[in-house]
Amino acid sequence: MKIDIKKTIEEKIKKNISHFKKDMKFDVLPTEKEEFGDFYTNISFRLSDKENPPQKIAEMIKDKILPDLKGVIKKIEIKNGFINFFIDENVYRKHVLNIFQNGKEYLKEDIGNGKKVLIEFVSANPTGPLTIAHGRQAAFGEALSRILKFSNFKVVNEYYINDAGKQMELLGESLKARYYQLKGKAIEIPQEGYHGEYLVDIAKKIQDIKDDLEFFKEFGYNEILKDIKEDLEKFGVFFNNWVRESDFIKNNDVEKIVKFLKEKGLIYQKDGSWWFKSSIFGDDKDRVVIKSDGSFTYLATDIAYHKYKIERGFDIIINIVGPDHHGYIPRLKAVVKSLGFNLENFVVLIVQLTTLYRGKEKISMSTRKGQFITLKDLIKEIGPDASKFFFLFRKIDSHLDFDIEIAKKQTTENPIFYLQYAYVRLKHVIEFAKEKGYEIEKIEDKTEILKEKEEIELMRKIWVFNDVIEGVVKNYGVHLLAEYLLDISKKFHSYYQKFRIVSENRDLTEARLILTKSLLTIFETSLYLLNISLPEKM
RNA sequence: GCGCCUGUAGCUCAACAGGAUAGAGCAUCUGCCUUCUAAGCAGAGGGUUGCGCGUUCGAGUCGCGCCAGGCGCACCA
Repeated sequence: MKIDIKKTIEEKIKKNISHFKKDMKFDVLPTEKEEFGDFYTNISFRLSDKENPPQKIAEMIKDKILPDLKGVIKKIEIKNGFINFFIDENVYRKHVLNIFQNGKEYLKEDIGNGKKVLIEFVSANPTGPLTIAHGRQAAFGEALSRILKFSNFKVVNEYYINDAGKQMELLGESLKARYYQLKGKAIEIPQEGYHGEYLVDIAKKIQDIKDDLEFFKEFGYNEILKDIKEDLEKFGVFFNNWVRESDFIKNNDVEKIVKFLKEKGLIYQKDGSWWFKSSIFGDDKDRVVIKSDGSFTYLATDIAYHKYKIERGFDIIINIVGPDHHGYIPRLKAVVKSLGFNLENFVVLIVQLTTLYRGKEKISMSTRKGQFITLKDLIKEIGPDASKFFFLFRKIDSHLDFDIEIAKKQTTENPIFYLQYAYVRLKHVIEFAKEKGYEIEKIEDKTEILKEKEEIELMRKIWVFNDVIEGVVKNYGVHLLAEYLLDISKKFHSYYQKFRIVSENRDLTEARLILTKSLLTIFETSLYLLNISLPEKM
């Protein structure tokens, strides 16, 4: 594993300023600009007062810690009160060589320490096909899951199937109506029901009918769930568990937990129904769990479900939801808290909606009328990889504008082609070198030859990979990795244009092949984590 | 009315626990192909970070108040 420069600097500073103050808080962060070196610290601002301006303190600290950082830090400069650290390039060279020799495994870093994480995502009702909103959630959830696993978390992907309650009744009734419409009978779909064309297709498949609602419900459920699973598989998204809401009712789990909460005084009767005291756990008001007709609300089954989540001993529970569920979050947090789970480890991530465009034209979506572009349509039109990349390279909080025309274009307007081109070039260089007789595996350390500014910069970018991963894990910001990949693509394109990798100079070529191969490892690893595959040739 | 998200270059978006001169891509303009893929590269222009006040050494980032857009406020799931 690579050395942690940040931590090293932090430790040396702490050691040398202990006489100042105890528990001093300060940052050691990567810089944005070359002239400021690779890392900087703001400690001088923290320690400064009227007699001792930041500049003066910085000078004092600099002289003390420089000898301690030999071999890691080349020089220290002070500017505007900041202390800037310039990393010894040999640190980069060694790192690149390690990646070259050990591949992907060397990039792994233990952030999770084996902690168990449950990610619940998509969880679309089995009443219709997956939408692009689900697509964004699916792409995000899968990538997050992969990155967490890569960072030594133990991750379970879970899909919660809402197959109980009124929505399923409506599905059954809607399908029944469609079926009889096909037989020439004028039966109306309930107004609240599902009017999408997909139910016609499903109705056509019905052969041996039993004329009760249960049959239509079950038939519709099975067909739609099958369809959802197919879509997700095509999209490259996989779940370890499929949990059915109805099971919690069938197994009396809901009944049991409701009884338990009643006994604890957390569920009480009022106005003919039973209410959960969510307000004492931070919700705005209390919520109904048993309706006046005696049936459970969705919240009731969700309590049972979250109890099931907690019982399985996860350290972190992540729920990925759409913005239409955000009003529900305080309720859910109240549930989790009432079950004794630490809210700090219960994370709800809201993935904002995506607006589709064809050029300037906005594609309006109405799920009610069944006029929407489904995830299936999108995958069919632009492919799973382009779709995923577009979903992933913006942070989830932003409302995403997704132009189908751009995603289809084979020009630089389309970021995924830019990426693809860099990837293909990397591969091609390696192939070309092999044709010229270079045995890549046998190349020995020649990284000291890498001295060009662009080479140092590329090595620095490679070095930063782990920081990016750390950022993703800390902030659940998968887009950071996608951006990183675009950034490193740009650096490589530029380098490739300016310098020849495979040249007459054998040593130089080998040194550059080490760099190229390491870059390829970075690419392959990142693409795997984002769950995107790219063609080998263009 | 209340709550969540968003507002940054002409367009789409970055900016990790508040750090230095706010960055990319597209679009526009100017250059670069006998050598590993020009689907590329180099360079230029483009900004009062929606508005106002505050917190502090320092604010796109934090707080308060406005303005605008999206979404949500069920005994639906």
